Amino acid sequence: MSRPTIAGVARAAGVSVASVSRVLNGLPATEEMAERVRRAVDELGYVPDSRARSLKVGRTFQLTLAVADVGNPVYVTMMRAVEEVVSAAGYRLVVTTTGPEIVDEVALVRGMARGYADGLVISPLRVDDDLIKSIQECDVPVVVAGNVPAKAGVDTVRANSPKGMALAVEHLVSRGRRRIAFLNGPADTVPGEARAKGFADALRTHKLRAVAQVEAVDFTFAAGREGGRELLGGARDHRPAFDAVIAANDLLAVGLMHELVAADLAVPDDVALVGMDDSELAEQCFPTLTSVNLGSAERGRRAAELLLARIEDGERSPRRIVVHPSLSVRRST
Amino acid sequence: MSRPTIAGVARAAGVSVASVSRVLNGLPATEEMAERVRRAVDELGYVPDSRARSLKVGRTFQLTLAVADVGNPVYVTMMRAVEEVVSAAGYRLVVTTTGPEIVDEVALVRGMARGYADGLVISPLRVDDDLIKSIQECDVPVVVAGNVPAKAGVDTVRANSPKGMALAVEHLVSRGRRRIAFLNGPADTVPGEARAKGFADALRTHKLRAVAQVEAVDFTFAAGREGGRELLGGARDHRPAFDAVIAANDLLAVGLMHELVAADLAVPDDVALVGMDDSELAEQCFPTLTSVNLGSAERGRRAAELLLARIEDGERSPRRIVVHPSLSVRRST
DNA sequence: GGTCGCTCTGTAAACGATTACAAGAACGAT
DNA sequence: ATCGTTCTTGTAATCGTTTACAGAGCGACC
Repeated sequence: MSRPTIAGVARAAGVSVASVSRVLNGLPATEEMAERVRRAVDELGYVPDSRARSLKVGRTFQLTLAVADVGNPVYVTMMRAVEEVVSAAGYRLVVTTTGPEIVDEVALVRGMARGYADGLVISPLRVDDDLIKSIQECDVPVVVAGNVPAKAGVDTVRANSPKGMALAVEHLVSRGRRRIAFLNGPADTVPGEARAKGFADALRTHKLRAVAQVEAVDFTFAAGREGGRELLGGARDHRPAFDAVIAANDLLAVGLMHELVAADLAVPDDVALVGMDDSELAEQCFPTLTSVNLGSAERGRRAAELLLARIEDGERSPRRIVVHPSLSVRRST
Repeated sequence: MSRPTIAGVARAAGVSVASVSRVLNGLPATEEMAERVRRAVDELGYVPDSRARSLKVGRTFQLTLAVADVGNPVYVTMMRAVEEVVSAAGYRLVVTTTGPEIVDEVALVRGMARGYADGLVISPLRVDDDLIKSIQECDVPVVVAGNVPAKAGVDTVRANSPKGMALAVEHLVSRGRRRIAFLNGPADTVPGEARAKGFADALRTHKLRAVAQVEAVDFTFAAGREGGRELLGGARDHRPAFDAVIAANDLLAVGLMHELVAADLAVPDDVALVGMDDSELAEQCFPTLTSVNLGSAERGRRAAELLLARIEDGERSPRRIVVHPSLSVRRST
């Protein structure tokens, strides 16, 4: 009643286990042998046990993508891109979600060690020495979609947020906006920090001063609403001090948009709004959201390629890829 | 250089492999023994090989959730619920995406066979005999989040879409709408079929006639826009024949909403709009979307519980759970 | 005809863990 | 002191594959 093993197939076909294995793996065999094995396999409904197989050959043919929040549409984009590359290479992709705490990521990388998958793409919100150490010690290749110090010597693919910020500011300035506010995510995260710096730099090149800056507790929609309320807080009854806002990602932007509408401010007439990530949400919301495309799809693709290349050759020197941003202009500006 | 095995730890600690295994699995041992093993483990950074372990014990402690489209926010809700239950039970959840073709699902279930995971929750868009057969033959428990004939004898958790449709229609009627259109997804899918039937029934109980009905090619945002254009097609220059639309899911609803706005129709004043799934998107879009809550979170939770129960006891008779819908009223009606 | 070489198949040893079983140590009771 | 009981530890079998190695069969060539 229980699952047939290769031994059962061998018995049914009247051949040895080695022959069964060979036929199944496409190694040379006589046509008659192949036929007998195939028949027995069909008859018993035999499916090889992938655990035993990968224990022996040392590979699982699975790759893992670890993201912090499946609810964030930017990860959907990335996931699709990664999926495409890895499945073309004959791997199966499994996605796991780490949650917002960095300890989860460290635990994931540690536990990842040989057995669950042949490689890992991880997109951590926060990076600390523990995480880097666990990546370096991990005996299956890891590529980080995010920013990690060069001296860590790990493969990375990251976005150029400062450049992205520059695009956003430039665009708003060209639309005649000068009083630009910023709704960031948590500043103790890698993207949060990068975007804060990028924003400051971009303002400087345009000789502008920040009129308002708020740090949301999270990169989520709810945090965007809350941050929006805070941003508008001082301006309950009069026009706000800003005529444009840049949000650190699309979810925050959309949350903010709701608060703007609730405060009777028209987008883009009263306040222009730029998001970041250019996720599916940017075209789903209303008005459609101008958003900085940080290349999530390309980052996913490149990360997957990097991972495959390193699985192929573990000795190659670590690559650090930066993908360049572009701006998707929509109705919110 | 390579990963230490249990034998290495045993050697380093000067004990036998059996003792190492026992300490690691919390079986009784003297304090001194435990201490030596722990030290050696720390020193070598030993992590057990999960393949070998699960080959021996016959369990992987992984469960799989298979969904058709990661971009659909309803799956995000479901995924979160499943994750919560299975991780509380000590399993790790992996998510794989099947794509819109049913062959992918059959292949997934077939290949799932013992080795990748201890169980599977699958939410198939289409169900045919092949799929049912593969589920029955699968030697790891499978629970279907969706509708499957009772005689198939598989555990299922499904939504009550007819009831959900009734709620939607009732609500619209109570808002004074009588000319209700329907934007369905593909009618050859399980949810598409159920919703079409539910819609027809609900209209009948209210003695209404369908004024327009369109079938989108997909359950996606893009298909929603396209379907929306089709729905409005006949009404290019004059008021449309309907004063309300029910969409078969939130993505379709939001796509449609964009077309309504593009056609200068106000939501809800000119056209009221009801979505289904009550996903995160329903509160993210603008105006916020009234949506039928088909209990995705609860379905996910129940499905996960069913799966765990069946893993526990493979002989229990198959359960068929139906979760009841409710309506989340928002600004679009 | 004998030997070489080639191809095909089977036997058995891994892979790295768990665990049944046996052996040894410690200890108390008689 | 001996025996039995209990507790701890080690040896070795096992899970289901792959694959190195060796043996068998057979044709070809000298």
